[in-house]
Amino acid sequence: MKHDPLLKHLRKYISLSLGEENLLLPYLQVQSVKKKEHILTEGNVCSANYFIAKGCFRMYVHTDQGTEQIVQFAIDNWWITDYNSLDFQKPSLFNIQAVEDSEIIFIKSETREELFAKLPQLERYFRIILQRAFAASIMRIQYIFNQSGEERYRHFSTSFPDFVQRVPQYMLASYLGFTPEFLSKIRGKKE
Amino acid sequence: MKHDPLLKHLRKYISLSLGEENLLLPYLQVQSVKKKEHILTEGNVCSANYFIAKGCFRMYVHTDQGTEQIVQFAIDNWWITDYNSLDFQKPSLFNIQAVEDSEIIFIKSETREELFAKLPQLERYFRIILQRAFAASIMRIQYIFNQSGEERYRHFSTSFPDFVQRVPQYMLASYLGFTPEFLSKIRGKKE
DNA sequence: CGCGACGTTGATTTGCCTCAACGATTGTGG
DNA sequence: CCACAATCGTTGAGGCAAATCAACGTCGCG
Repeated sequence: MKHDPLLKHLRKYISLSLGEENLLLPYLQVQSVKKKEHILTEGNVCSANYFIAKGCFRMYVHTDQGTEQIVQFAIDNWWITDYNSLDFQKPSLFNIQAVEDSEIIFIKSETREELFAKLPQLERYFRIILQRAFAASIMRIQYIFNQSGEERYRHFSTSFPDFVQRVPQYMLASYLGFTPEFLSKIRGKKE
Repeated sequence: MKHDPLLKHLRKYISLSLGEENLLLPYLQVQSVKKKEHILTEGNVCSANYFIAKGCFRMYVHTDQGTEQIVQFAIDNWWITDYNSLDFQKPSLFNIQAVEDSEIIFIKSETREELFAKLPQLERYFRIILQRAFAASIMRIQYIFNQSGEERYRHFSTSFPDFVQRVPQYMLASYLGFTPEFLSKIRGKKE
């Protein structure tokens, strides 16, 4: 079934009866997204919570200098959403684009509140997910400030060796906060 | 009443009956914290969700270079917690210290689950709070990468003019990711 | 096959750090 | 309540990590 990756993920954090799962299903939409397609572009309101069943996305901004700055990646079994835009229904600064051909499952913002009302356990699920996401972003800030570019790269690529294979180097450089040239020089060095 | 600041904050996001509020009260602990006192020190498990009724705290790490790096500030009506430590009950990397004499209200981790079970609306409250916190930290990462130190300082101090008065400059410099000397030079410049 | 996207390499520049020395302010014990 | 120490902020000289710019190699795809 198309929704299985999400249901499986939900079950790690909360338990839903069969009836409850059936109640959930009509609120879920499924979609295939081709590499380079956008599911959110800046200036538009983020209209859903996106769960990645399979694939990879990046969230980025256009900087004043005319470059693209990646602020987040998300892969299989992660959520990606601009909560600033979703919560307040205001235009997003960000773009969300598929890095690979992907499958997503999403909850539209119009039906989100209704769904939470019917299945309060989802509040709990998202609370837990968000605790982790928030903690991770605090850790990331800490690494940004305390490590050099090279240290950050080495730490990240030993922590996620499979992931670094999956995205082009210039995206990795952007996510880690330096230039593609600099990444190339690090890799050119010993080892 | 000692708990009022928290109740008032809760009411902005969820509505609780009088009965529900009374159910909540026994789970809340209140404490005064003197300037420079710690409510969490690295190596220990973060044992509560802390709400700041009044005052100011900083969360920081000791870096490899022997300096202190501030990763978060929190003032009146904000929560501060190391969720990595709280969730997994493992030792924290971080320290949380009062920057001013403060009043806090907290929920101990031992009773947190029990409280959520009794008042599921709190799951919703924290979900919303965490969405905002997560969105804010993504915005912060974006600023770190796209703006120079000077731009970051000017942006931050025009956004929070009252706050920059409240903390010593070396803490502000640490939070913004540069040295106190550099901040001093920025301020020494025109205007 | 040819073009555009991606990666590499080197020369030069720059934003910010480091170190050091010196005022100003705060707070504490005699 | 004053004196002195510690803490905090300022200023300048010199250095370094990473950016910028430019030129060139390579691969995948239409």
